Amino acid sequence: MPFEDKKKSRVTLLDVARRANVSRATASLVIRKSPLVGTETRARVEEAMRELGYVYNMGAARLRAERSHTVGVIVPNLTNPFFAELLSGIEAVIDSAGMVVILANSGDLVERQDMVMRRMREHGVDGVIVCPAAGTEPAFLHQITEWDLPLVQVLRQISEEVDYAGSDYAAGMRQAVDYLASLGHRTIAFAVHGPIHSAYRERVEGFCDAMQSRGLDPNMIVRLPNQIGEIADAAHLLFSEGKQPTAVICFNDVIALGLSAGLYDRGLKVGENFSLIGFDDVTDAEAMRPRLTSVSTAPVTIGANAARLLLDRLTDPLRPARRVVNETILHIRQSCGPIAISA
Amino acid sequence: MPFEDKKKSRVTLLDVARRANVSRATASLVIRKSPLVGTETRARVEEAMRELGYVYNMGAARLRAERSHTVGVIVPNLTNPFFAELLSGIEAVIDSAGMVVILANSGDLVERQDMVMRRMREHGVDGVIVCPAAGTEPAFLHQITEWDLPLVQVLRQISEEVDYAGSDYAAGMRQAVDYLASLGHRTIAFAVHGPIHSAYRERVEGFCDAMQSRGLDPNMIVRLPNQIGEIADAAHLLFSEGKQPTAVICFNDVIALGLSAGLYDRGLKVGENFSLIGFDDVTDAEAMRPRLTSVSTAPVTIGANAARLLLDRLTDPLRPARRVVNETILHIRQSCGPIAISA
DNA sequence: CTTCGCGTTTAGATCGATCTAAAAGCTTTT
DNA sequence: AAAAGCTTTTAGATCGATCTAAACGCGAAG
Repeated sequence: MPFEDKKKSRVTLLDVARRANVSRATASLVIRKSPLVGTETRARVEEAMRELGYVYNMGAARLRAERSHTVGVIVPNLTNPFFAELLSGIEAVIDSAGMVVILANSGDLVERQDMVMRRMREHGVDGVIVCPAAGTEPAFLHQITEWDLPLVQVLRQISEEVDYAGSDYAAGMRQAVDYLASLGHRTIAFAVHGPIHSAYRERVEGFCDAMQSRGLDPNMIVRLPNQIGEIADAAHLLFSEGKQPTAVICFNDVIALGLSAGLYDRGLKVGENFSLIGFDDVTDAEAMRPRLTSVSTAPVTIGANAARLLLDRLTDPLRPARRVVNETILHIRQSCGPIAISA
Repeated sequence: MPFEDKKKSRVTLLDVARRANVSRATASLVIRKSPLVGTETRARVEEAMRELGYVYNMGAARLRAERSHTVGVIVPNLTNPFFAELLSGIEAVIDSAGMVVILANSGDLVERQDMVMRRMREHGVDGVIVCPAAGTEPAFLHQITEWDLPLVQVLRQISEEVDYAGSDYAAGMRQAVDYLASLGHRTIAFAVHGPIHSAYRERVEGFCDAMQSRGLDPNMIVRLPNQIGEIADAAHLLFSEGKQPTAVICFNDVIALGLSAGLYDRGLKVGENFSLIGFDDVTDAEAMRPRLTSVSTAPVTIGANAARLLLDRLTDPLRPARRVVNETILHIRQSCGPIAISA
C-alpha cells in the first residue's frame, strides 16, 4: 500500500488528474478505457491512480451517464433452494457483465412487490428480473416497461409482451406421464401445493393434457400442505375417496421428499410397489433413498438465461419480446418401477 | 395514474418545486420528512409529487449526502440452502431498515472476494456483511475497516477486532456428543468435508474437546467428498482401518443426508443399529426418514443478527467490536438410538 | 418605530463523475 | 508558409439531489 491520505476525504478523479498533470477530462477517459488517450499519458494516469489508491465513484458516474451498472432481482422466496439456485445463475452472468445484483424478496405478495419495485426505481437500476408474485396483474409489468425500465420475467409468465425465461413445464409433465405409462401405470395422481401462478397452471395443464392424450383420468389432483414438515403426514390424501393410484407425480421435489417419507411411513416401498416422480431435480434428489426420479428444470440455467435476456435488452431496448424456454430432462433414478402385477 | 409526461426525461425535484410554487430546497425538505416545513406547504408539495409521478433519485442524493442506503453482502456459495436462509435473514432486516442488499458470490475464492469487494466500494455501499472465503487473511478485513467501511463478519470469524455474528458451534458439538454418550455410544466418528475455515475448526475442536472431556477417543475424523452425490458411496470410509463406530456426527446436514443414504445402502438401520446426528437443522431434516436429529444453528437468525450488527455500526462507527453468538439447539428426532447390546 | 426571536423558505455552492464542443499539437499537403 | 487533417487534451456545463448560511414574514418586546 503506497502512502495515502487517510484522514482526508476520498480521493477524486481531480486529485488523480492533478497528480498526473492532466485534466479531469483526460483522467476520465483513461478509466473508461477510451482509445482516444495517448499511451504515455494513459500510463501516467494509471500510475497516479495506483499511487493515490483511487476508487471509482459509480454513484457520481451514474448521475451523469444515466447508467448504474445495477440490476434488480425480485424473487418470491429466498429460503426455497430452487430460488437460491436461480439467483446463483443470475448473479454469475450479471457479475461477469461487470454489473451487480440488487436483491429483494417479495414474499409472493403483490403489495410488497410494489414496494420493492418502487425501491428499485429509486435506486436507479438499469433493469429488473422478476419472478412475479402470485396474483400479479399484467398491468404491473406493462407499467414497468412504460417507465422505460428493461424487464425480464422469470419462471412465471404474466405477459406475452415481456421477455421471459423459464422451462417447458408442460413438456416435463408429458415426459413424466409417458414414463409412468410405459411402466404400465394407469392411475396416476398429481400432488400439488403452494400459490397459484402461471408455472402452477402450466404444470397442471401439462399433466391433464398428457393424461388425456393417453386416455387416462386426469382428475386425481391432490392438494397438500405448504409446510414441508406437514407433507409426509398428508400422504393419506392420495388414497382418499377410495382412489388407488399406483404412482404419483409431484409438483416439485419438496413435495416428493415429503411424500417419499409419508409413503414410507405407510409401509409402501417407493420404487417397488409405488412409483414417485419429482419435479425440478434439485441436488437432494441424488441423496434420497431410493434415489428420486425427477424432471430436471435446471434453475441455474434458467437464471443465466434470464440474465442474458436482460443484458440483450439493455443494449437494444426496442427489440421485440422473446421467450427462452429450456427443455426439461427426465432424470431416471430409482423411485419408479413397473406396476405391481397384484394391483 | 394521473397524467404524466412520458416522452420527456424524468421528473426532477425542481419540477415538483415549480409545480408547488416553492423552491427546490423546500421540496427537498419535504421528501426527507423534515419538521421544518409548514403543514400547508408540505401538503402542496406532496400533492405535486403525486401529480407528476415523481420518483426519488437515490443516486443524486447519495452523491451529496454520502449515504447510499445500500449494503453489500458477500457469500461463498449461493446454491447451498444454508446460505440462502442466511441471506433471507439479512435481507429481511436490511429491507425493513429501508435499505437494499447488493449481493455477490465469492465462490469461496479470495481473489474473487477481492474483486467483488472492490466492486462494492465502487458502488459506494454504506457497509458490508461478509462470510469470508476460506483462507481470508485478517489483513483483508482490517483493510476494509481502514477504508472506513463498516463491516460485519458472519459465520466465519477471521478477526477479533471486527463485529461477528455466528453460532456457538463448539457448544453444539458438545450437545451432540453428550447426547450420543448418554445413549451409551463410545466410538463416535465425525464426518467432515468442504473448505477449511474458522467455522470448520470450531466444530472440529468442539468435537475433540467434548470427546476428550468424556475420556473418549476424538481421532475418528473422516473426510468425505464435497459433492453431495458422492457422499453416500463414501460411507465405507467410516469403517476403514478396522474402526467400528456406532454413531457419527456430521459436519452439516448435507453430509447427514448423504450418509443416511449410504448407511442404508450398506444395510445399516439408522436410528436402530447406527446413530446419526446432523448439523444446521435445515428444513429437509424433518422430511428425512428416519427424521434427522440435528443441531440447529438457525441460519435465518444469524443473518438477522449480522444485519442488526451492521445497522448499529452504521449509526455508531466507533463502537467497539461485538460478537453475537447464538445458542445452538439439539433437535432430537429419530436418527439416534441406544447403542446396540450385541455390538 | 426599531429590534429581536422564531418558524419557514430560499439562493447558491457542492458532491464527483461525464459530455460536448472546441483548442492545442503534430504531421502532411498545397 | 499556410491550410488541412489527424490525434490528443481540455474547459466548462451538467446530472439531481443536499447543505449552508442567509433572508423572509410576523408577532412580541424594548
